[in-house]
Amino acid sequence: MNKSDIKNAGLKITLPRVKILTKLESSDKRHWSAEELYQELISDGEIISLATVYRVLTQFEHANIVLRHHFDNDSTQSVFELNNTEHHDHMVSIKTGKVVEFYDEDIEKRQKLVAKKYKFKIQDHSLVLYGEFEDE
Amino acid sequence: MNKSDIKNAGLKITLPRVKILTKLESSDKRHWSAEELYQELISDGEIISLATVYRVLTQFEHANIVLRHHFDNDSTQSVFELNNTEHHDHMVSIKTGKVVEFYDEDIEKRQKLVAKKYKFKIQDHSLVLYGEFEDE
DNA sequence: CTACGTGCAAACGGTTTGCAATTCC
DNA sequence: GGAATTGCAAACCGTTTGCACGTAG
Repeated sequence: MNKSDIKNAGLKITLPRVKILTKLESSDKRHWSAEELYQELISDGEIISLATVYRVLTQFEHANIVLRHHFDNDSTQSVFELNNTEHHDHMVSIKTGKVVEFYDEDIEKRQKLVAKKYKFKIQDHSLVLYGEFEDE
Repeated sequence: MNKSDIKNAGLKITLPRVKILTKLESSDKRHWSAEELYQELISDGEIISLATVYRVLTQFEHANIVLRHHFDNDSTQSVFELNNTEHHDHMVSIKTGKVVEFYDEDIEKRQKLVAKKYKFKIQDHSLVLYGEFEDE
């Protein structure tokens, strides 16, 4: 529920923050670069600066409201997604940039096993498959 | 064997290229940023420019002599590794930056299964575990 | 000899930041 | 009113590039 997330993060409820969070929550698109989000808001007629989009997304990241990914495939941009679903990994089309989320219990389990074997405490992980979908 | 790799890539055998490849082949360290490699060569007394290190590493990447990774954890730098071993994934310490390679047959298999399920043709994948080793 | 490679310094692109003006509570 | 936030433009940092000079074959 929108505004309380912002407040819970210890942040003031400002127009830019509400606009960004609302856009993330209301859009079908789940994966955004800062630039894309900025452009979308601008074309919605909102008045906001790219610097603020970056600042807010970084704050949201620290508050665990969004996740930041690096699909370093085509570009070096960060990609942000609302952190409102179960953990998942990603398949990224190198052709169209399309992103699909997936989850595989076995992969998760095996990762934990590997970590154990190496006496490694996993704090996070990133798994991205790059390729193409048959229908594109 | 060193020089023929360079030649096979359609590249002239120049001093900078030989120095870089030799360093990669002779060092225990397997994962290098361009800057680290540059500094190491400089402190070896070599004369080379950072731009050349970048150019050569990019050429080597295209020739499949090295692999480029993005352990986007601590920084946004590319990390390069000599492509002279079997495929593997990485565990990266968020504390020390230490990188350990691992391979898990099951994870590879499950990735292929997931891809099949989504009618996705995997061309590449990146799996990185971030955390800490017990002994650091 | 000449095509290819290099060093330098300047440009690049995504992101961050200092500062003065504005907004939230 | 005062602390937090914003917009702007400039800085930043890793990487790339144009160009004049150097070097491999």
